[in-house]
Amino acid sequence: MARLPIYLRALTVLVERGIGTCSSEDLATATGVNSAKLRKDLSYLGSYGTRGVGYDVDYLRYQIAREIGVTQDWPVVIVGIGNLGNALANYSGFRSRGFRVVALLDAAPERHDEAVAGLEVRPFDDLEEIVAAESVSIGVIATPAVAAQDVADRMVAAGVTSILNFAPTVLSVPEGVDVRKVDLSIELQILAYHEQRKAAPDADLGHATDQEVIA
Amino acid sequence: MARLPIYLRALTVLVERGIGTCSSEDLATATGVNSAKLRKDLSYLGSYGTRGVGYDVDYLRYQIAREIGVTQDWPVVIVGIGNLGNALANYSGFRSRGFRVVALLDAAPERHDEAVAGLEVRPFDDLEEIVAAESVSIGVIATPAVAAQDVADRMVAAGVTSILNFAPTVLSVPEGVDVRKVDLSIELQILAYHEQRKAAPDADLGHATDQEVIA
DNA sequence: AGGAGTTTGTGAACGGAAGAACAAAACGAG
DNA sequence: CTCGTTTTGTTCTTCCGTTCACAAACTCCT
Ligand SMILES: NC(=O)c1ccc[n+]([C@@H]2O[C@H](COP(=O)([O-])OP(=O)(O)OC[C@H]3O[C@@H](n4cnc5c(N)ncnc54)[C@H](O)[C@@H]3O)[C@@H](O)[C@H]2O)c1
Ligand SMILES: NC(=O)c1ccc[n+]([C@@H]2O[C@H](COP(=O)([O-])OP(=O)(O)OC[C@H]3O[C@@H](n4cnc5c(N)ncnc54)[C@H](O)[C@@H]3O)[C@@H](O)[C@H]2O)c1
Repeated sequence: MARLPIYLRALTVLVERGIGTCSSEDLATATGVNSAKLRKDLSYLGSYGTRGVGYDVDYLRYQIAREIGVTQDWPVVIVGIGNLGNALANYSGFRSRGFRVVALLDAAPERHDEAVAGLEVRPFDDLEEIVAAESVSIGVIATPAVAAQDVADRMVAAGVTSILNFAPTVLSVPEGVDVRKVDLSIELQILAYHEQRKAAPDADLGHATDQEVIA
Repeated sequence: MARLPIYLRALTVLVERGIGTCSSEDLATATGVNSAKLRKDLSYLGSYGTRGVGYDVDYLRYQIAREIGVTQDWPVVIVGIGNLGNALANYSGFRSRGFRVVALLDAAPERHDEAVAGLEVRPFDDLEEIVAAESVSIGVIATPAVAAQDVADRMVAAGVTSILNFAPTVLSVPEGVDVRKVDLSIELQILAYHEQRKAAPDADLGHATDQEVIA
C-alpha cells in the first residue's frame, strides 16, 4: 500500500518526540488521512494495536518498516549526473530511509572522476559490473528523455528490477520489472488545471456540440 | 483528470514527427493506458474525434492544452535554492511546458545575488512583493522539511493558491489552496516494497502493476 | 469487581473508476 | 448509391478503494 511510507515517516517523528503510544486518530490527523482507512491499512499487516489504548509507536514503526522492506539497506545506482542527478546524489534523506547510493554513472566523459557527494562519477559502461558486484536491484534514471529507454534496457539486462524514472518518457520494460515515474511538469500542469478552474467559475458549461448533420 | 498531461506530451511527440491524425489505439499504446479509458477521458472534454478516422493531432493537442490551462504561461516562484532548488531552476522542461520561473527565493543571505539559471537569488522576504507584482499563483517549496510549513503559510498569505511541495512534510493549508507533494523517498520505498515481495514468493503474488507498451 | 469511557478491528454500504462491448458515424470502394 | 470497414462515443457491468458504524476489547476510576 502506497500510504505505508507516510505512516512510517509520521511515526518516526513521534519517536523523535519521545511519544510512546498513539491512537489511529492521532496518526490520521498527522498524516492527513481518514482514521478508518488508516486502521484498515494497519490491520492489513496484522493486529498491532491495543483497543482502548492505541498503537505502540516503536513497535508499529518497526512492523511497517519490515513490511515495506526498509529494515535492510537497499543499494541504488543513479544514472545521469546532471542537474537533477547531482541533487539526488547529495540528498541525505535517501540514506536515512534505508537506501544507499552505491554508484553514480554518466555517459559524458567530462563528468567522470568528478566527485559528487563523496562518490566519483563513473562511466555508464560500468553499470553491469556494479550491479553485479553490489547486488543492486533499484536504479534511478536522471538522464535526458531520449536516453531513458536505452538506460532502462541496460539496467534491466544488468539485473535491475525496479526503476525510478525522472525522464518524461513512458518506459517499456519486461514483466516483473517495476517502474515508477516522477514527472514534475505533470505535477505543475495538474496544479495549473485546478488553478484555471478556480479562476473561471463558469467551468465547463456543456462544450456544446457545434455541428449538426443537415439532411 | 491527471492523465491529460500525459496525452499532451504524447501528442507533442506526434506533432514533432509530423503525424497529422492518430487513433485512440495509437495514443493508448504510446501512453500506456487502456484505449477505452483514453476515449472516455477525451470525450469528457468534448467530441474532438472523427469516427472511422481518429483524432486530429494538432487540434486535439490544442484542446487538451486549453483544458489544462497551459496555453498561457504560468508564473512560478521557487523557494529554497539548495541542491534541489538549483536543479529545478535549471530545468528547461518547465518553460517549454507553459511555466515561467519568475523568482528564486532563499532565506540564507550567503545565497543572495548568486546567479542561478540567469536569475538572481533573492531574499525570502521579497516573496510578497514578487507574488503581487507578477500575479504568481503557483509556488514550489524546496526547503528543508522544518521550514516547509512556514514557507507555505507565507505563500498562502501572499496570495499563492497552488503549491508543489518537495519537502517530506504534510502541509496544512486553508480551503481553496491546492498542494501536491513529490516525495522521492516514498517512491523508492514503494519500489523496495515490491522488490521485497519479488524476493519472497510466499507473499501474495499477483497484481502486476506495470506499464507495458511499445515505444 | 464493576461500570464508564476509549479505541481497535471489521462487516456492510457507498461511490467512482476501469474495462468490455456495442451502436452510431464517417470514409472509401465498387 | 450502397455496402463494408474503421473508429469513436457511450452504456453497462464489474471491481476496488473509501467511509460509516458498531461490537469487541482494553484501561482506569470508584
Ligand atoms: N533538473 C530538473 O529539475 C528536472 C526536473 C524534472 C525532470 N527532469 C528530467 O530529469 C532528467 C535530467 O535532467 P537534468 O536537468 O539533470 O539534465 P542534465 O542535462 O543536466 O543531465 C543529464 C545527464 O545525463 C547524462 N547522460 C546523457 N545521456 C546519457 C546516457 N545515455 N547514459 C548515461 N548518462 C547520460 C548527461 O551526460 C548529463 O550529465 C531529464 O530527463 C529531465 O527532463 C529534470
Ligand atoms: N536534494 C534532493 O534530491 C531531494 C530529494 C528529495 C527531497 N528533497 C527535499 O527537498 C528539500 C530541499 O532539499 P535540498 O537537498 O535542496 O536541501 P538544501 O539544504 O540543499 O537546500 C535547502 C535550501 O533552503 C533554504 N532555506 C532554509 N530555510 C528556508 C526558509 N525558511 N525560507 C527559505 N529558504 C530556506 C536553505 O538556505 C537552502 O538553500 C528538502 O526538504 C529535502 O528533503 C530533496
